[in-house]
Amino acid sequence: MARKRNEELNAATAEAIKNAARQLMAEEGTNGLSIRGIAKVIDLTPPAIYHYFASLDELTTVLIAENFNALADALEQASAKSSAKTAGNRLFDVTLAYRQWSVENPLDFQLIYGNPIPGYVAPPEATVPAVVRTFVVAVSLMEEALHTGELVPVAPYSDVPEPARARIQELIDENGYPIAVLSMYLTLVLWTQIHGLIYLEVFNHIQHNVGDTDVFYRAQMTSMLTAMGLKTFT
Amino acid sequence: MARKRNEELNAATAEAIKNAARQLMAEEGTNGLSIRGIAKVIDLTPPAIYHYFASLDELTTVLIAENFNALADALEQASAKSSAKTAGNRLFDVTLAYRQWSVENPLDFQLIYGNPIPGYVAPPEATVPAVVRTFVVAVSLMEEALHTGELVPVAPYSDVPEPARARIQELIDENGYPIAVLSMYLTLVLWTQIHGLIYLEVFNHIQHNVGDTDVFYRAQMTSMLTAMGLKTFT
DNA sequence: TGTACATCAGTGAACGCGCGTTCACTGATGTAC
DNA sequence: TGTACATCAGTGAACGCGCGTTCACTGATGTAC
Repeated sequence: MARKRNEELNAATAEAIKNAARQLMAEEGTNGLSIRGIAKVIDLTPPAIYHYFASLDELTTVLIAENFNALADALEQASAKSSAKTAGNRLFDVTLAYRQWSVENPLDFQLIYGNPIPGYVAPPEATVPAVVRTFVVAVSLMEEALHTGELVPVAPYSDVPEPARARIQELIDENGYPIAVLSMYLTLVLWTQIHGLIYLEVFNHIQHNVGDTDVFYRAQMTSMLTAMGLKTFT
Repeated sequence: MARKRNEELNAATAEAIKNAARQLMAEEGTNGLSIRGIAKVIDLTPPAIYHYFASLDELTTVLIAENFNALADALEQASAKSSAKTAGNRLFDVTLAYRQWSVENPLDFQLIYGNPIPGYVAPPEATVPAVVRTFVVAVSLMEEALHTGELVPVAPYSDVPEPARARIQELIDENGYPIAVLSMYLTLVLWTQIHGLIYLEVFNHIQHNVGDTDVFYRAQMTSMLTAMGLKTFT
């Protein structure tokens, strides 16, 4: 019981450290992250942090993995929430959730997709599974829309150009994904458009040109999904 | 003559400082930029730098402005080089030049479009004119393609959604741009897709999925321009 | 219930480092007579 | 042509700062008898 209480306190402090880390990044950018800065925020001495994380790099890795998972959670929730709708409309909702999470947590987004902290490289084993989670949500809805005939591929998006086709086939084979090359290709293309809009918004380059970024984003998602051949679309 | 020689040496040193700055960023990321680091590279003492730039921020501002202009130069050259082609094909060439400059100068791209150096905000008067230059190249080709009937707007890209339409009209009126709202809208949409692909490539998130990024980029530009209604397209 | 012991979260001092910026200066070069 | 002076690019020392990380330690808490 006492031991358990200890573990709880321990976990609570680790949480406090991570929260302080996020707060620092929110205030000063991803490079504002520092052991000493965190210590100041939660009123501990810097060495105390080392009881919870072996180094600043390890802490960063943990934060990155958590961010990917938080994004994946948001997408899965969006998908589940609209489970009464058609796959295409659910996919649309998922793209909205992608942006929403990103602009609500701009520094978390920057940490995982923006320029890396100098000298730091995230270990793939800590991040890849979480990245895959985010991708799977969208791909499976795309696949479903394709299967049900809700999405009827339209040129120029009905053909997968080489060598992307070959590479995607390879990825599908390697990992045993139960999906068509076209589903993955269309999702990838959509994914690039999503990130263009989000990057530009998070780095503040688009607001000036389009007025309301939320509405603009919805319009672009609608346009692209329509151009790809999605029918019966809200 | 002697005075002139002095001025030349002076300008040469300023160039050396900027080159050292770019080299440092290339090696260690945009945050690797430092007065002391530059001094080390060109074998001067740190205070000597202050004869050429008033502060690190001023140097950064100069670099940003130069980068935007270098990008604009690259686009204008691409446009001029293919002046025998139709507007639509020239626009395609310009989009290729946009990516080419960005992936050849990834740190220069990151400096102007990536996450800001913490605590630094670029003064708009130093950057906006150069940004506009890059945009004008593409918009005017889009406008020409629309005028000649080479581009016949196709749904869903034939309508400009509100409030983007209102905002774009405002920008056109404020600045006296001699172009249609639709030209600017389509260019903006293309611009978001371009940046999605480039950001993901520069930050190393797309290579794994698509194989050859160059070919993939061309395919996406072709697809999007086609979806927008561009005809007779290489 | 009371005492001796073990655990371990957190401390405080120190390490070596790099940073932007300032200041008074030096010394080569060019200029004016 | 020769000398006195002005210019100014670059120096060297110093400022106060923040950083990650290490180390030997303390002292409260929980554990075992």
